[in-house]
Formats: sequence, C-alpha cells, structure tokens
Amino acid sequence: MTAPEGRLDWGPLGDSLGFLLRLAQLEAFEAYFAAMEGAAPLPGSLSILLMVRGNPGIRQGVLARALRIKRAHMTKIVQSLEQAGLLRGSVPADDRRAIELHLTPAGLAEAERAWSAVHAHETAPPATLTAEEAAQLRHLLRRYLSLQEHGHEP
Amino acid sequence: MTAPEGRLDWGPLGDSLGFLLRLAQLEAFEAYFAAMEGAAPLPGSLSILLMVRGNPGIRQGVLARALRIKRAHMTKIVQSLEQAGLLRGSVPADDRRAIELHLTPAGLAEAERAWSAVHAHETAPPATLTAEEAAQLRHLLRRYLSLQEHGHEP
DNA sequence: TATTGTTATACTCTATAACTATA
DNA sequence: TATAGTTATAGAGTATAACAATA
Repeated sequence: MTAPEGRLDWGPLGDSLGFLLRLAQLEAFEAYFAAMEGAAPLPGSLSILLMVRGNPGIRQGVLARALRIKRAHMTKIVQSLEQAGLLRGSVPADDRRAIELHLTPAGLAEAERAWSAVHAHETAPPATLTAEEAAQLRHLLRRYLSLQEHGHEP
Repeated sequence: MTAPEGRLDWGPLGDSLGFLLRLAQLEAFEAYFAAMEGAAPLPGSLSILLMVRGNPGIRQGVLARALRIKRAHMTKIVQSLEQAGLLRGSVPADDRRAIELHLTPAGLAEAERAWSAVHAHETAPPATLTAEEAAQLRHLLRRYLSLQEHGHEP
C-alpha cells in the first residue's frame, strides 16, 4: 500500500511540461549553487550584468520584460548593483522618463570574472544527458521561448 | 547605442541551461494561470494531490524530496490540505515517526476535477512548438531529471 | 491618457535551526 | 546517534496598487 521511494508513479505530472520545467529548474539551480560555492553572484544579478554587457544602454523596463522580472523588483536590483558600483543609469534626452543602463568598468570586470567562473559549469552537459541531448534540450527551450537568435552564432 | 526591444543579444545566457529553464518555467506558469483563470488549484497543491492519488500511502518526507519541497514547507501545505478535507495522514505501525498520506473521497474528487480542467491545457503543445518538439522536450526533461519511468507507459 | 520608474505593502516560497518523538 | 515531522524566524522573490514625472 505504501509507495516505495525511487519508484514513484508520476502520473500525469510526468507529461506536464510546466511541472517538468519546474523540477528541472530547481535541479539546475541546485547544481549551480553546488558547483559555484559562493564564487558566483546570484543568478538574477549575473543575468542582469550579462544582459547589460551584451546590450549596452538597454532600458530598465525592456530588461525587466526580457528577464520576466517585475519592474518594481528590477528597481531594487538595479539600485543594489548601482550601489555596488557595477552599473550606472543615464537618462536619454529623447525620453526623460527612461533609464538606460551601462556597465561600469568594475561591472564589466565582474561580469567577465563571474562568467568565466560559471562558464565551465554551464556548458558541460549534466550527468544525466549526453552532450548531444543537452544541446538539443537547449535548442528546444530556445524555440519554446522564441529566442532562436542569440549571441554567438551566425 | 541603445538596444532595441525584440532584438536582444542574449549572449552566453542563451546557452545556459539553467537560465533557459528559469525563463521557460516562468513562461509555462504564466500560460497555466492565464489558461486556468482560477479554475485550478495552485500548481504546488495540485502536484501533491496528484502524487498522493498515484502513490497512496506515500510518506510526507518522500513526497517532499520528490517534489523538491522542503520538509518544513511540506508540513504547512499538508496541514492546509488536511484542513480543507482533501488529505488525511495516518501513522504506520512499523514506524510511528512517519506519516502516510491518502486522499479523502473529497480529495480524490478534487484531484479528478482539477486535472480534467488542466488536462487540455497541459497536453496541448505550446504555440511555439510542434507537437513532436513538445514531446521531445518533455522526453529530454524526464531524462535530465532521471524520471524516465512514469505513470502511463509500459 | 498612457508610460517609465519609484515607493510601499503584503504574501508566498524558501532557508535554517532548534525541538519532539521515535528508531 | 540518526531520522520524521514540527515549529519559529528570517529572508528572498513576487504581486499589487498608488504615485510622480514625462510623453
């Protein structure tokens, strides 16, 4: 009567894309923190630094929508990164409501340092997948998110 | 100088499995809530009801590990589901520390009702993927999570 | 009127540790 | 001594709405 560990019946959850994505994301974040051991910034901050590096002058609201962070929350994160001296915002002349974000030299150095620490972990295939499967998984996720065009490919 | 919306350079984030999973999960949950409009319970509660339905007598701690919910949090969720009359716990004779979970008749009815509401949404492929790609994405996620064996397959 | 960013509030989820009762 | 579950507390992330400045 009692379900044994390791041989669970996942039922319809095993076919639910949302559920699988939820578990996979938790797994990936656990692996990230285990591999980094404090050597890297929080995933959210790192993603902002990398996005501003790749898109200098990006507006706060555009960045918030891209990373699916609420504007109110983005304000706090940006402020903390500004206080840390990694980011600076400037008000464009053509729309004085907006804020355009740039990395400071320190922010650029931190983005490079953090990414080089994370790079090996992020590009190695997880233990449960072959390199080919991992590449295909990333490809399908980009298709799902309509992010086909990305950084370093022709 | 300013990055335009819609044509962002995702840089290394576009190759980061963890980042892609994070965005994909947010996308999937948004789609879930948009499709359900309050007609379904929260994803966390629904996953617990479905897991107890498929694995009657599963212990709380086993369920917590499977769903990657901390034991302390699982206690609260189970208590709320018990107060709602959907779940009951029993103490097995062979280990009086443990709690085995079962659905009440009301809980079974709620699991059936909620799943039938969610089913169409969860099994239809998302707009950005073909049915084949969606199936392959689910397959790769199960492989990534080592959940190959699941509910309704030989 | 609508939009950008800010502030304030509350709520959920999470993380941690101390506690009990059993094993 | 280790484990299952509980309690308490604090923190991070998130959601919401009201607000000021600008368009």
